[in-house]
Amino acid sequence: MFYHWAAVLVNSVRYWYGVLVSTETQDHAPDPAGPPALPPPPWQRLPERSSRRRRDPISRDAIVDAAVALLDRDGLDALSMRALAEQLGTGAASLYWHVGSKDGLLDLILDRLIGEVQIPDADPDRWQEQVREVARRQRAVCLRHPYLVRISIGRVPMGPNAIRLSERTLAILRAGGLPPKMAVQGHLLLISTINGFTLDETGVGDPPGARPGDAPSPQEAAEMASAYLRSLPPAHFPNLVELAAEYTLVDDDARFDLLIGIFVDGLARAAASATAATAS
Amino acid sequence: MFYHWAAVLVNSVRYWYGVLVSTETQDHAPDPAGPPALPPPPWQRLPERSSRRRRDPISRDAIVDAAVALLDRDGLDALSMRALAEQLGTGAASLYWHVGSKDGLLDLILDRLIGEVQIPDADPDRWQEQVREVARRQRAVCLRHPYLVRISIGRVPMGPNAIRLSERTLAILRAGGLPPKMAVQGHLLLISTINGFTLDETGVGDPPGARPGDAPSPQEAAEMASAYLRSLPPAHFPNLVELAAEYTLVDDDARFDLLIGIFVDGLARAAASATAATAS
DNA sequence: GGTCCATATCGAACAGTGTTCCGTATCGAA
DNA sequence: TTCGATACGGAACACTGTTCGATATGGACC
Repeated sequence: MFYHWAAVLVNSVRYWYGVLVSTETQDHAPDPAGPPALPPPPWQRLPERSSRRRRDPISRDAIVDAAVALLDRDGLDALSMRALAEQLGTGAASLYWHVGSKDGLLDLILDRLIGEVQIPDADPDRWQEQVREVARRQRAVCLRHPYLVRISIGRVPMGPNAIRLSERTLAILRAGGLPPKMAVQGHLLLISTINGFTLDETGVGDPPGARPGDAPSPQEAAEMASAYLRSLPPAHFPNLVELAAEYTLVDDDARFDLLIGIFVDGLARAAASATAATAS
Repeated sequence: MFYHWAAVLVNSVRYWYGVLVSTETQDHAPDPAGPPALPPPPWQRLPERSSRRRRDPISRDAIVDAAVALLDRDGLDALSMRALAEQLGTGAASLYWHVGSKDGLLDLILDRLIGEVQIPDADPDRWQEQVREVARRQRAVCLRHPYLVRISIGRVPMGPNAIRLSERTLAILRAGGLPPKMAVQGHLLLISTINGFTLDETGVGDPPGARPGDAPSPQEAAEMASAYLRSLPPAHFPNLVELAAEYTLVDDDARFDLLIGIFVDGLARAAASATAATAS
């Protein structure tokens, strides 16, 4: 989800030194009709486990399945190697043989979830609306798995699903006529913008001891904050006091639409002035 | 740093139930010439520790000082209660008397660092440039303390410094003529946009075992990623293959300027059309 | 069939974490 | 001097990710 490229640095190191055992060289026969098997990135070839296998061991896929189920049910803090192992009816140490480390597991989970984002085929006539649609879908997945954005922090997703998603998004931006650099940067910045917003939306986990019911509703909480702002000394905080009422409204869908509208509009104009500059 | 208001919920709960002992009722005499002492938010008055004190105990400020120093030096993972206590020449358990919990400590640290962001006085004639300036300064602080954005996740900063910063930023937006709702939302969305970007920049901590020198430079890392993208099957990934070169360039300052330019431009236009709609 | 070895499993232990308990100092006020 | 709130900190608890080493398991080769 996060595409800061200088960051590839650390991740590549992580792979090179074998902390992680990630997408191994197509353990399963690639679906002949489906999308092509991606070549493994050059920094991911450490384990190189031969395809010889036995019985039906707990597959890596099964581990990721169970992990996602556990995360969806109990949240990020509940995902410990021991809890996950118990879920699979095995021991914690066994998991390490398959995923190398918890970090490696999180990488796999991230790519799995990225795979849930569906991108429409590019249509040059409505590229701006399509970009907004991409943003909405990406946010929807982030909300369906509230821990997702937090997992993605510090990870550079180069898994098969991430690559496919990038390709399709890029196609839409290029169909819109964005020059190459603008398309790439637009994509990267769109992602970080979405993440900034959804991180805010989903960043708040329930505190450890919270029973359901003793927490104020989002409505009440916003009301409290608003009331506090209104109580500030107006001489020193005129704007906060005056605008306190605006802090009670919490329609996140509308806020997101506003943000993405601003972004896409600004991007289109930046692109237009960029092409105009090179054309002259 | 993160202002999702529904999130006040959890934080307020945290305070109400006393997990945290935060900014206590102006323990130190407020600087008479300086900014006024803020009234404590209603959900922060739990401990209500009387001002009677003895000797010169390790003050809460001193703890935050040491914590920030430790974080700046060794990074987020190095901040453990035991390590911090040792830094202060005391025991870990003692810290809990002052800050309630590690979470409470992080709240205090967050507000401390927010205090480093300086906001210029509002000038109606150049509000767009001023918003960009605010963004740049906020990012600068985030880069100076690379752990900052990660700390801010899930926290709703309502400390004195955060309030002051909001007031001044809001002043700039209102000076620009933004209608009330637009000013508030513009501020909130600006923050999440900045955070999304800087989280990307700073989200990658060095992996535990990394000695300096065995990690490829950002340049090399980007090169690796670009080379990988170029090696993909062009039939299925035409855009990634064609644009692979664009992924090598990593001038984060320029990327940030582009993002903020897009945002401010889009915001100005959204505001203009909003006022036009209400005026008609 | 017997041997071999990579594949796979997992109990036990290690070092580390945040946090709580409880006993004990220390001092200001009565 | 007494008393009690303030402040401190050693020890323990439950938990974490991870490693080690012993032990199965089963396919390939002789």
